[in-house]
Amino acid sequence: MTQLDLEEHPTSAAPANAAPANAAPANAAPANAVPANRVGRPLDVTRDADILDAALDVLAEVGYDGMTIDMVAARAKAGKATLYRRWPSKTELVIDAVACMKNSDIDPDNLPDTGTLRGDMIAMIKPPTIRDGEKKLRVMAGLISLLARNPELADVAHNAVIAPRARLNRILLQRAIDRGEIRDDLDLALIANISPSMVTYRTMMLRKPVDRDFLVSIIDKVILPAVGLGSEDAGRR
Amino acid sequence: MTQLDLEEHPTSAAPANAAPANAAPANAAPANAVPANRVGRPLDVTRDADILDAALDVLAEVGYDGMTIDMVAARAKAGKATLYRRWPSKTELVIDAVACMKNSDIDPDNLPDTGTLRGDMIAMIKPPTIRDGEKKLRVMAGLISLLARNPELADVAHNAVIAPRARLNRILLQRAIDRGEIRDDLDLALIANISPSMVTYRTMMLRKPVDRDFLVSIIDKVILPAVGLGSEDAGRR
DNA sequence: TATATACGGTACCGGCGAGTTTCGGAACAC
DNA sequence: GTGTTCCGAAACTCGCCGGTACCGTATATA
Repeated sequence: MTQLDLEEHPTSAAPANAAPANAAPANAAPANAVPANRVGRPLDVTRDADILDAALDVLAEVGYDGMTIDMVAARAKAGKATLYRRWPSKTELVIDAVACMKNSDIDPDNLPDTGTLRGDMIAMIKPPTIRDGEKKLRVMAGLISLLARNPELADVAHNAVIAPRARLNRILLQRAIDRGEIRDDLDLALIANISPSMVTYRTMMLRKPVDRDFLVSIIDKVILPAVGLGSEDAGRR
Repeated sequence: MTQLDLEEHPTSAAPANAAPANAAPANAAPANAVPANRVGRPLDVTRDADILDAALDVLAEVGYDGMTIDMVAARAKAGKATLYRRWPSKTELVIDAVACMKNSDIDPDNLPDTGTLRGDMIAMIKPPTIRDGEKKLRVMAGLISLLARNPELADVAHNAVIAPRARLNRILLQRAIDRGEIRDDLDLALIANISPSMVTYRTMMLRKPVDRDFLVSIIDKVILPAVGLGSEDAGRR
């Protein structure tokens, strides 16, 4: 119970900027102050997303230390100056790139509602979702050794990758509680992290692929028993 | 040069040697094969363990990319030449250091045997074991981004850190099956990875401490239900 | 048109770190 | 002893990469 709160309101942190435009630091005059009285060619805002996407690709492939600014620029078909006009350093670029990662296909307000916890969880297993998750995990893998020494990056990564997964599971679990399907005294913080934990471990440590069978096994053989739905033969797959 | 060194230093092939803090290498036969026809001062074998330990410390603190040879040499109070006389490159040194990681206090042949699965698992929760596990996880965290591109390192890390954890759990589970405490058609590969997965995730991703309460929660609220021992009130903690 | 800035591309600078060499001294084989 | 190799320490080479400056061109304001 006491540890719940850390994962309960993680949205309170900074990144409210949905637009890929630059963040607060260094740049004296971000989006609103400058362009009013600025002359000359304006920044091409369409380049931002290309650069951030390129940064995430490189990050996922070679990690933070293996990533060079030239790689990102080349992948985005941009000049290095174009990057440094937007972000003051490699670190800031990476922080922005991670912060702007999108859920890509999962909408927290429009989750499957099948009437049963198992149905909801199975319904969330979709190839695009799996692929999106693997990409994010590869990005996280490239950042892990930095998190300990860069609290800002750790915060951003948590809000963009870690927290959303547990949050979705919590919503499904809470619904099941509300409809009386499962008990109401469960350790939701623990149970909501079962699947993220085992998927992450399988990807990063065991280096084995995450497929549908594995995800179904987690649901039927671990999560459902943990919430008291396992003994009935429903989930014998 | 490389061939000679490979035969010379006691690496992964070395048997029970390479204890931390330079245990007596009395049985160290590694210097047997080569020095037959060698003249001059022999390699001081007691330096090897110091260097490997220093490498693991630095690795755990700053990760592979943050680690420099000078850091390791300084921590081991050795000269860089002393390192390069033993390992041809930074990568080889790290591979050897990881391969020589020891379980330090867990002996697979002498596990607790309390008569119940829960008792065995609870008995394995000991502060030294937790600390040892956290150190290994920090080392792993510093290597993750490399594993994808260095299969040899991935292999060594798997054998030294990943596999032993699951193996212990499997032994305990198999015992419980043999004595008829739990069913014999369980997915042991999945269940044996529950605890390693959740501990790893909590350490690396959530960046929260692993304490006794957390480990007990995993056992009582996740693992025991998964093996069919949850509904009885034994583990309600 | 005149001015100012962004664009992709490239050359350049400075620091850092892997790996090598050298040094005075010490430990072993012969 | 004598020669060879090891030791810790420090100086050195060399390539890589973050970051800057500059080019010719493109696109905006006035």
